[in-house]
Amino acid sequence: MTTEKLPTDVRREQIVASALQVMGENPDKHLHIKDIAQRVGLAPSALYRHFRSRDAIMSAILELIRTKLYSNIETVRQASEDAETRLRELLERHIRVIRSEHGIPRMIFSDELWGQKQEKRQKMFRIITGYLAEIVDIVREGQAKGEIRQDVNPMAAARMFFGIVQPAALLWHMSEGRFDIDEHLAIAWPFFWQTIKS
Amino acid sequence: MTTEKLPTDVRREQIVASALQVMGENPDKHLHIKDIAQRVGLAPSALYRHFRSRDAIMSAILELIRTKLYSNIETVRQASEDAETRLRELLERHIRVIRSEHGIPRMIFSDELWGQKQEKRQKMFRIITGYLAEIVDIVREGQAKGEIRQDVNPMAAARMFFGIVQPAALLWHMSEGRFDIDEHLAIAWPFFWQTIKS
DNA sequence: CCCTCATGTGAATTTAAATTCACATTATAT
DNA sequence: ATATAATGTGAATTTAAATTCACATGAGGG
Repeated sequence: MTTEKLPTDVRREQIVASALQVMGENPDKHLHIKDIAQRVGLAPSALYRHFRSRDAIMSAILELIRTKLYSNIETVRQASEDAETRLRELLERHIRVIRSEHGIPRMIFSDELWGQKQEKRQKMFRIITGYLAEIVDIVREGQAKGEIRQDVNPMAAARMFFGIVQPAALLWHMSEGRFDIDEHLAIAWPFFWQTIKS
Repeated sequence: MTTEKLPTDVRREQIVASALQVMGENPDKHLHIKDIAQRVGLAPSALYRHFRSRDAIMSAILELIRTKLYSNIETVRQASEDAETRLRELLERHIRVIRSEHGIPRMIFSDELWGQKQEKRQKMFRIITGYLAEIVDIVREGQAKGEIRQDVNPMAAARMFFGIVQPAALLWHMSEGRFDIDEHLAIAWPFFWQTIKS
């Protein structure tokens, strides 16, 4: 076998991205080193040149997920000024991410996260609370501009927003894609927006 | 060691209940046969007299969870007639179950559910959609009695309700109990009820 | 051009848990 | 009271995957 040699920083990225993909493609399998290696095109043992352990790869996946989620926030912030469009866009993008990157919900509902020592749960908790904080900011800005009712508790709104996305992800993932997530959005979004708009 | 011999139906219940407990007490450990056996007071091999496999135990746990959740619905239905009280009670009971039976969220976010063959996901999907259907009924009855706005889509309301509970469970579980679930309810419930009440 | 270190490999090694099995015991049906 | 079927046990057995290791190779700095 003639496998090209590549520098560690490149390999690390490949490995993490592949791991996330593999995870998404095998909804019913534990994530094995062998499978990641195969996807990258390396021998299993080679991965250990770039990560101390399987666990370290899992942590890196969490980082990748954080990046993907937060980039959505930045994008919608820049794409428009008004809260309605921002939130609506964020919702759509979030769903799109979950739909295309099967690996993300898979990771959120996995033993990698729940079945191991605290560390990863904490990491994910911070990712989510940080994400919520960003939504709170968007709501606040919307209130400042008079687009959202003043008597709405921004945290309540943010959590409610999250409450649209998360159960949808759960049901969609659980039903293997049969759950109609678009219909869900079509019903839930207007309901949500009617409730908080000025 | 002198261990009492008990009939299979009794043992099965013991085993499943113990499994759920053990699962809740070790948030960071895979559920091992050895640990279940220890809790019941049997040798690991004895469990195989009552269940074909570890997997069968997992399925039985799902059944137990279904029972616990659905009994709440029955209770609140009988405890009161008006939709507000029913839904509010259901919310509180649901949270109480999640809080006391750590094993339930642990199961929902576990590889037992997500990392194995379809069957269990489907089972859980059915449990949840069934639960949602019950909530839809409660909402409909509330509408019939004029307590809830006619223009509210019952399914939307039910999902929104679910959207209060589920993220709370996630965050609470993820934060190892640090997330203030009572505060969450105190904020989210009025918000929800204001939105749908007549 | 060569040296060396980073990268890659296949073959052990480690580990850990589920499951099976041959044998023991006791509950209960007759 | 006895037979037998159900229940319980500790000691194998199976399995399966992560990790390590001794050795190979090629990229890039000097």
